[in-house]
Amino acid sequence: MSEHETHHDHHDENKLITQRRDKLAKLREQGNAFPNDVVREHKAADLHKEYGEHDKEWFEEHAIPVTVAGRMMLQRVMGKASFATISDVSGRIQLYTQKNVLGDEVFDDYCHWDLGDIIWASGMLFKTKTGELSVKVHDIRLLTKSLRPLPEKFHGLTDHEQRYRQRYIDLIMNHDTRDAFVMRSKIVSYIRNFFLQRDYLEVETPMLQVIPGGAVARPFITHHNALDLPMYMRIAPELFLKRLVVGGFERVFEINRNFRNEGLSTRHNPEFTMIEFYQAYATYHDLMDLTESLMRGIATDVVGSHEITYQGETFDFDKPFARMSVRSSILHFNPELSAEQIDTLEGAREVARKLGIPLKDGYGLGKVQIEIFEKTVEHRLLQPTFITEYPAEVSPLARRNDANPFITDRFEFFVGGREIGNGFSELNDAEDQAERFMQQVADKDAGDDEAMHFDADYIRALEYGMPPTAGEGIGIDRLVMLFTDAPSIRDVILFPHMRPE
RNA sequence: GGGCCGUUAGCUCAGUCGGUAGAGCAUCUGACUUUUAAUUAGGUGGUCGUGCGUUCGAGUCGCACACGGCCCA
Repeated sequence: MSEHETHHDHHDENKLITQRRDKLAKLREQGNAFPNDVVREHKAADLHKEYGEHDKEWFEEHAIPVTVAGRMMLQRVMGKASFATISDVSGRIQLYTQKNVLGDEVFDDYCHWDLGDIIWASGMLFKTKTGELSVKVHDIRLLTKSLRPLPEKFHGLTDHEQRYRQRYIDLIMNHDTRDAFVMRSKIVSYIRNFFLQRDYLEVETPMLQVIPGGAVARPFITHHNALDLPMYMRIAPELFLKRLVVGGFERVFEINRNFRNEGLSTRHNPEFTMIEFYQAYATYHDLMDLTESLMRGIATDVVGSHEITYQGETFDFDKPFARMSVRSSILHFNPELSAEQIDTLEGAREVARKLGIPLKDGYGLGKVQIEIFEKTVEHRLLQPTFITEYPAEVSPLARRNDANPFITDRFEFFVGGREIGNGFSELNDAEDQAERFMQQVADKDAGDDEAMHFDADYIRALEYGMPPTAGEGIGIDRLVMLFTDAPSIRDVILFPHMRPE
């Protein structure tokens, strides 16, 4: 075999594919094997919706001509007649073909078409004697030959790996998969409209950044050839969105991808979708209220119920969401602990040690408290809950609390034991922000490769003055998981990252 | 990163104590003009994830690796 042919070397092919290739070769001989000169006028679901209620006799009195097209999923040939089921974007519809109507040649060709072929048919609507709306076909054409056999018609495709790697097969075979991604699209649309209606401006900020900022995470590193410059895939849009608030866009939001160079799991994909939104002249309290109505709206208006079930647990979005501080939540879920134990560095370190949490030398009280919180509280926050008053030590971009400088005016939002959102009153004191960046740089120099860079232009922007502002980020993938009852993030991302085959 | 489980026909799955590789669907050849995973008769189809080892003999036992799933960190 020549080099030219190696790229379509059919090494993974079997007899079934060879047979289909032979059929395609015959089609090529007969003319255009990939015709596109058809008009598809009707979708399956529309026909069921409009005509599904009429009885058999009604169709005998009313001639309803239709043209349909789709992928042939089932075919039952009974000598001189046949039923086939085709699937289009909306659903399925049954075709009834007869040899004496189509003619011997067309009918015999049709009988040798394969499951998976894309076909077109025109004919009259009718109901079978079992009452199924069907098309009595007078003209039928093969539009696209399918060369690869579909999974078995009854069990479908169940292998997770193949479903993720070859999502197109998953979508062909599994209607639930299709539904989940339709739901995802509706949720995103709802969120977009929610903010547009509240006078937010939708914007797009750089995904390629010279200084990756706005989150504590390891970035992907890339390179710009013409500038001969190292660049980073963004880990968050935050610092750019706040520059826009400085610029006078008082309400902005962005729904798009972030990239974090971390492992893959049922809850982590290296690229994931977030919405971040910023509102001037608001505080984190306003955003908690906003988040609460957004979540309630998605549940009732998109999913259709204020109660949703996730992996067997029921969450109620109708009741007011619980709100409690990091500190009080630790004490609430660990009644054996005293305030003294978690309010001093020595006491908290001892608690962490007993819990088996590995601590680094540089950890201050705030960081240790968060470790204790994550270990003992987070997974128990099942009903929608806001946790507030995060330590400043773990909140390098949040505004310090006026009364207690140890904490910030920040919250995280939890459902089902998982963090869904993170918001705070923004730090708009340029000098405080510069100092916190310096601390992050010191952490980075000490070996913390997740610590932030110093973003001098962001400081410069704050020096022009940012109005008091509150901002929040919500992980869209995790949110969709919740509302589609998906156990893995891979079930809500069309093409999740996998190790190469 | 650790533990457990999985990988057999295009798909869904069996495979006993280590002794010739199985079923259903799909596909091919027939029968069949209202089926519903159509029915029905017959046939084709395998690098048992990869490699090494033990053995007269490995889908099966051992080791390593790859990919995946679940749980844990």
